[in-house]
Amino acid sequence: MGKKQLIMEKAIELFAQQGFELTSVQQITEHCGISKGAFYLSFKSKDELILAIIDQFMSQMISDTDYQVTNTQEDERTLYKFYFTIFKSSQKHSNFAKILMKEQSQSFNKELGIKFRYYDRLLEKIILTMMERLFGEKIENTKHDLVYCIKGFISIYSELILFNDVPVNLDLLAQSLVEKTNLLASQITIPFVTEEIFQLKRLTNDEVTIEQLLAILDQCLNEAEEPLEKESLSLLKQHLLEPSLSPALVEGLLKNVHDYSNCKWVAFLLRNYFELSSDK
Amino acid sequence: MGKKQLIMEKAIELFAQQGFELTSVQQITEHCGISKGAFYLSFKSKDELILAIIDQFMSQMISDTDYQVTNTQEDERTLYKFYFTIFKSSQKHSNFAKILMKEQSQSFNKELGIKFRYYDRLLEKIILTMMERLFGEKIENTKHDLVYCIKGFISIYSELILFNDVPVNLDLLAQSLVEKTNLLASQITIPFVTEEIFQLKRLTNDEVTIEQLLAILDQCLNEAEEPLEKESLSLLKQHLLEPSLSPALVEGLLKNVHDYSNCKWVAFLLRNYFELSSDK
DNA sequence: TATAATAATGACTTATTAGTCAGTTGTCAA
DNA sequence: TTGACAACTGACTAATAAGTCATTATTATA
Repeated sequence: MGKKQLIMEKAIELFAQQGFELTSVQQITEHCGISKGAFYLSFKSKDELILAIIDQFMSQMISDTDYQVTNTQEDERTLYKFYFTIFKSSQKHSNFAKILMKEQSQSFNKELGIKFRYYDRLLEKIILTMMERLFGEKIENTKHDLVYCIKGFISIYSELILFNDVPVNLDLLAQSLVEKTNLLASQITIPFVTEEIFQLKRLTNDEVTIEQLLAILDQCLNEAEEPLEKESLSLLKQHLLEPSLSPALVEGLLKNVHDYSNCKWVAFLLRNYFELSSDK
Repeated sequence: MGKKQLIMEKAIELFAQQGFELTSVQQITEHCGISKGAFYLSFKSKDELILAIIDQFMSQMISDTDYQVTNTQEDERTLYKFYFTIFKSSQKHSNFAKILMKEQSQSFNKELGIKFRYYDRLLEKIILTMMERLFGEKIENTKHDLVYCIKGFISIYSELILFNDVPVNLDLLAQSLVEKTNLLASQITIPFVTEEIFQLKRLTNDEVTIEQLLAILDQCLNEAEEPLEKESLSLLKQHLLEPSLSPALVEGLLKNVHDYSNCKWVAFLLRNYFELSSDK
């Protein structure tokens, strides 16, 4: 195990400077003082190393944050603890945090992308739960926007403290963000991220299951008014359960459905789904 | 020129999907239907292509935004126009915007990093000026934090609309962010980004070596066409190697150079460099 | 039509990469 | 001391990359 840990630590240093792509296994082994062969005794591939690093640190960060948030009794300290823990954690593992900032959005590696999205979602869940606990019903309509704002604060201030060698007073930073968050939570009235967008985002990013799709389809069918809309949806549902229509027919039905504003996103999901399954 | 534009457009499509590193010149030329040799008739290297793309779009985005902000008379519309223009712009050039999100923070390529930071600073300047105009003295202590929050909003909501195929109501998004911004501007009291941190960040980030500056200068000299441009650049180069001109003369030369769009950022870098060395 | 100039080609070179594997070294029990 | 086993090595392969250049095609001009 010692060797595995050594490789991970040294690799993180290089990744933080150069990124995944531009760091070669050769470089990593030289930096460790071991041979190339030895590397492949510990990890099956470079990708496996990357995934292992992401897993180790993200689960640590997430569970630290979750622990602090769920175990702070006094509500007025919760937000502070949240921000403080996040920034403390990224300061402590600054090399890893730098990697995270650099590679996060670029999910060229399929599995890596899924992993990043998974942890991103965990964090989102923590934030959402925390906000619901702290502000309850008052933020029902704006809660998803609040989650986004908080994520925006974290990302932009992390960049500031990670990539600029400025002396940082974490206590002040946390206080400052708590004030901003409280202000927004108690006073914003115009939501942008609706429940619908939130769900849609969630679905499009993942491999949507057929059950989810059916549920959504049924909901649309219930709301449908025009006969054309109803019939198209119904045919699509049948095709979903038991593929029987030609691509051109499906395409036409999707176009029909797309004309009704409340069904635009179902059309999108279905198109995605059909393309995906026909590719395989 | 037609060929150059074709290559840039096709390359953007590939870069947006795969990123710079994972897109080969071969792929680009195949996607254009031209040969590898033809590519190198238009661009000296893959890096030059990347820099050209960044320049084209960033200067467009920045000047669009600046125009909207400085030409909106009614103060209460300014913020709205600002947000709307930014998001409209990134929606219009969504492939480029995706590249930007992916590659922004990772400045592995030295010159690319400098370029990104240059445009980032221009945007920061626009935001700061706008906020000072709108809120004046009231935000003296918090203005840099406000700039950061706005940048955070832009970055996180851009990600949402670029990487998730959700139907977007830009009008609503802009309104929603205007409300948030106004709230923060009028009510936050705890600043974190002090003038000091702001200045410090500015200085530590721009370690441009004299060699890099010379290389960039030489490149501009090669591309320069107008005699005034050529002569000004040449004089600045001499002054860089062996300071001999008075500040006023240098300032004048920089102004000359600034008039030529392809040299704007060299002027910026030189101004920074001279100020830096005279400060110390 | 003939000639010069320009544009475009793609096989080639050189460099680098991830990953392999036949062989070497070290360790420890019998 | 010996033999068996695991840990380790690094030259090697195969793939892919950026960039070059002798050759060919196209266009403009006289």
